Amino acid sequence: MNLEQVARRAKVSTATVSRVLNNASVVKSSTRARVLKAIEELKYHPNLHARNLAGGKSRTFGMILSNLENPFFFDIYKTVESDAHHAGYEVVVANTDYRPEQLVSSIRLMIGRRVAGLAAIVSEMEPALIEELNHSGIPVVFYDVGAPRQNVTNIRVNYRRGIEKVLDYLYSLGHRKFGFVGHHSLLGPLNERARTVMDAAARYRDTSVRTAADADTLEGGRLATRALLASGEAPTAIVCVNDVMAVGALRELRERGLRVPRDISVTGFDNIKLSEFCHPALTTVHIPREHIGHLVADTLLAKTDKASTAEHEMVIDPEFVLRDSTGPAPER
Amino acid sequence: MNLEQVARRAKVSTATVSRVLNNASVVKSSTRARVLKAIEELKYHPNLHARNLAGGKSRTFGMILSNLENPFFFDIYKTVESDAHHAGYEVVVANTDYRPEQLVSSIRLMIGRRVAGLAAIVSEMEPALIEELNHSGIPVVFYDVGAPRQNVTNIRVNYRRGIEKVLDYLYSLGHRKFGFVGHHSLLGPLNERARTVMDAAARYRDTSVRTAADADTLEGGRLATRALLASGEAPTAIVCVNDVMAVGALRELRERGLRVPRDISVTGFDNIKLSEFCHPALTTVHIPREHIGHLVADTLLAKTDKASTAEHEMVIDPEFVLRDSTGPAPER
DNA sequence: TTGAAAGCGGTACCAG
DNA sequence: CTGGTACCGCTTTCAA
Repeated sequence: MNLEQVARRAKVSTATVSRVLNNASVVKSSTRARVLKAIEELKYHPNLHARNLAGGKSRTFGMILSNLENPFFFDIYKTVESDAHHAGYEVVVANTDYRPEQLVSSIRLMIGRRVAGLAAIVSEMEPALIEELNHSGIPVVFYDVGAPRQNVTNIRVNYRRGIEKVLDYLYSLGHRKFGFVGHHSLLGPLNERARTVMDAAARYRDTSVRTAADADTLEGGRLATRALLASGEAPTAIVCVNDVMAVGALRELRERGLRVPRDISVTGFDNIKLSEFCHPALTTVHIPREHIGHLVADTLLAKTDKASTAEHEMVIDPEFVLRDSTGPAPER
Repeated sequence: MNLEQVARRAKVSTATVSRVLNNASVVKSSTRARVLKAIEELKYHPNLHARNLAGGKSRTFGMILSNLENPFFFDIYKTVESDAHHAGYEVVVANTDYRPEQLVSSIRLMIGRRVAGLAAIVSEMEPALIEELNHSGIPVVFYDVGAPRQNVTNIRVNYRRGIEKVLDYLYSLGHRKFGFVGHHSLLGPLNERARTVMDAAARYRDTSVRTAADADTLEGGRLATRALLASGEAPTAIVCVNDVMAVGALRELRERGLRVPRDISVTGFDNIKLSEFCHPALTTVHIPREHIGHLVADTLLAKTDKASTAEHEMVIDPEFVLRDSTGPAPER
């Protein structure tokens, strides 16, 4: 089913059919009606690949995320997609599961699709890709990955500040022995996030931090917490890399008969909806995901519409959110 | 950056470049090397639209879901995508948010993309689409929507049986006054799911059911529960359409000082991971999402590879899962 | 083993 | 207001 068949049935040229399809130029309403009728009868659907090829322009943005299952990423995605739709763009997503190879193939796929813009909300990174990417001429927005690069807009959250707020609060409550529950994003035993926590704790003389990592899921949070408790002296506070893992931690603690926050404190990060619905509600750090989503969408849309605005970096300072999962360090 | 430029640089024809790109026929290794080098140097990425157009075949499946944010849908998606990848296919997803218009435009989009197969895991439905769809010749798999249709494979869960198991158990515990928390999938005040619950309860003479509905989110579950408790006599058991909303219900009850299950029982549906991690862990009904995902993927792959197997219907009988959110009805 | 050329299904410019 | 037609970038015979 193609333009030509529709044209034949409506007794017009393919050019005219194309015109009514795109409301372009002025088509006499009687012929337009004929064409519309033919389209309807033939249940014709224009081939988008042909359209993209001929038109040269794409109305589709690509979006790559580390873990769509985690509401943190999903919320950003949702906002971007909504904004994009309002502007007449589609969004096609790809999930990397924190796997660098998957990132590579996803980016290649997006380039192959000649997307109008690409948002990479990922923790992992392959240096070689950067060059490949800005060589492709596709407007790109990165979130959270390392240093800002040339020709690429970078949005990031000051993770360090967020963690410091958490540790300062816990310290003021008397906590000295911390546990950190992270996930396997950067391969090393000590990824950047864990490093940040240790640095933040090191601002005080009398603290110690032990870390454990697992998958970025509820179950992963539970397992990491179990590992943390299995080895050596138990911490009085467990700082989690995000809310999802913190909820996993809560479960493990509950099963061991430990009361939160009486026996042990727990903190999350991101302030996803679930952090208010779990029990006890999580003390966490708010990352403005909708705001980030709008920023991403705006940037992509702007880069697409006009001459690329200066590609700068935007840093967001996260806010501390006090709820019920934290309390004074228990007496020793 | 296109085939021709690569061809020119490698001093071969575009046909040859195409051959090495697809490992097709035999290309002398020396020329293949030249081509590969040119591709590398130019950072060439084949235009997938052109490829699809010329080749006629697509290696992409479309997948449409009602609410990717709900792990129920996400888990199915994840399984399908994984299976598809292993078979060399891509998956492009679309979220409808239970909106019929969104379903329509998503399906049109998929047809426009000429996907190799389409999976619709949705609760909403537009009758007119069916015709449009199987007229398009695209292999389709539906999950959960109404009656089986011609030319379309249908996978479904016996929701009625699941609900009956829940109600039978609650009844045996002495519950007679039920509340049902559903979501706005079918517009009517009484959607099919609510109807099913009322039917199941009606098998007993002395029961009553009141219903409330809101969005399919944690917050929605909370609000629906609030509505349920605000009007009239409180039920002794709240049956939720799914686990996500049940977790929302738990929160509302907790805030009102109601103990679950001592003061009131709550049940979920789907058995998503979160149902084990919330407190109290939810009594629910297990829907084998991975199994469904494999079924969907297998069907699509089969329909694509060989002559379409007879399009039948598969019905899954869900299993009751007893946990801690249900108990005897309180004395009156 | 490699090249030339005819499409694939649209878009858009140029005439009429 | 409408038709003719040259591409868009790649695949795929058909010949050489």
